[in-house]
Amino acid sequence: MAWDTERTKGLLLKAATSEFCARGLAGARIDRIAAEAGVNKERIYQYFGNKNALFDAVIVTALSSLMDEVPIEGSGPEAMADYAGRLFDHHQKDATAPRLLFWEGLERGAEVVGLPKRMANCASKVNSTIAALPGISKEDAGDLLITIVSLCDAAPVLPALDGLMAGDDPGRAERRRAAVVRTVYLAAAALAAEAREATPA
Amino acid sequence: MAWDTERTKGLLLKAATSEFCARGLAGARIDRIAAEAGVNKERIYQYFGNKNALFDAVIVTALSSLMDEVPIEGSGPEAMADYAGRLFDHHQKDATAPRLLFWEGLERGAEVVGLPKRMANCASKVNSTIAALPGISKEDAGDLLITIVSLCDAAPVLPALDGLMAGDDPGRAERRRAAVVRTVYLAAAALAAEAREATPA
DNA sequence: CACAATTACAACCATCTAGTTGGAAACTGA
DNA sequence: TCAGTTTCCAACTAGATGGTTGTAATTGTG
Repeated sequence: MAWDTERTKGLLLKAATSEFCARGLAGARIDRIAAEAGVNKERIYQYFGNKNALFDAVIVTALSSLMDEVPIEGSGPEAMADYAGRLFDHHQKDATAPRLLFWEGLERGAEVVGLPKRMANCASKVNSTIAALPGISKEDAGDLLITIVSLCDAAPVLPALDGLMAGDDPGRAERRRAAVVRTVYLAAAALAAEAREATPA
Repeated sequence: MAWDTERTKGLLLKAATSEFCARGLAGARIDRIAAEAGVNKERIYQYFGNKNALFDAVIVTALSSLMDEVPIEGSGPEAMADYAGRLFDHHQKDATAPRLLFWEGLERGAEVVGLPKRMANCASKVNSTIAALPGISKEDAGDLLITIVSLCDAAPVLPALDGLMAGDDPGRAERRRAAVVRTVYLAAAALAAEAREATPA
């Protein structure tokens, strides 16, 4: 049987994603990742370099695939609200991306890993936003996206705050989702209106 | 000279706050905290118990004092927007609270430390919100507060996202602040309008 | 088949880490 | 002054932890 190095790499990346997602960079254990993947840990150093580089690989892979999984579709403020709703749902089902995002922010600070790829991803989202809300500036588009990410990604990472503020009755997620969607709609509509005023027909 | 145990405890708590803020629970080092405080690390175990308990003490102290430092004042949607603005400014100047909040969320999950005190703090904020926007429900007040916290606390923890989305030109913080304040205003105004409709004069 | 290159892995290591301990020094009250 | 208590600290420990290495198995290639 041939060496299936791609499979081994994939196994390692998957196990690392789950470990880093749960415990972050400092809390993750190389031994645990290797054991979970059923692979000798020495492979990690051959394939990825070291713990930090493996973390980087996990971040880039997870965040890039998220960009493809949840696209911005349609146009108008309701398109941005719809995007926020789908992002919210995605994170509700699987909190991997938000957790990794915040781990990265906390443990890595301003240093961005996988810069070129992620810059391209962000630029693409900004362009989609401008397409959905014609006439708004790049800055406003970026701002709106940050607002959306803040609203959708913070909640799954802060279960305690949510429980403290809003209790844990059933239907909670539904209501929170509606609040996020509405807030994004209002913000997007305000930006769109502003853009229309600035460039009247 | 008498033993000044309170001072020692305070020194330890201050050093621990800075260490946990920078590196989180898993990344923090007991030795570093003791050295920074200029105190023998054995004191930590006498005064606080262990690393986890020290982390809890830091969280409760920092988040509680934040509640007092940034109160909700006035009434109407603009009062909530103003609150968001002051919270944003506070976190801009000192990111300790947001960082600790997210560390706690990531490393501790749903388990809330210092539950009674924090429940009281949250309830107090919810009541202030209801006072500012008469007629809105507890759930909506909590939701609005979560929205505000998400918008104000996420940014200082995600410098990379901010740089990626919006560049790093001067005046960036100003613009982001304005966007947050406006978004909160719109959300609060919508809730207030809804409340007025539900209970017409 | 022989050869070099690659992949796999068990055992290993230097270092670090949270937590402990035993005893010295400083304080208290009588 | 003196016994009892509390605070302090240097040195220690047991167990992890990230990373390495020597070697054997597997592969493609001439």
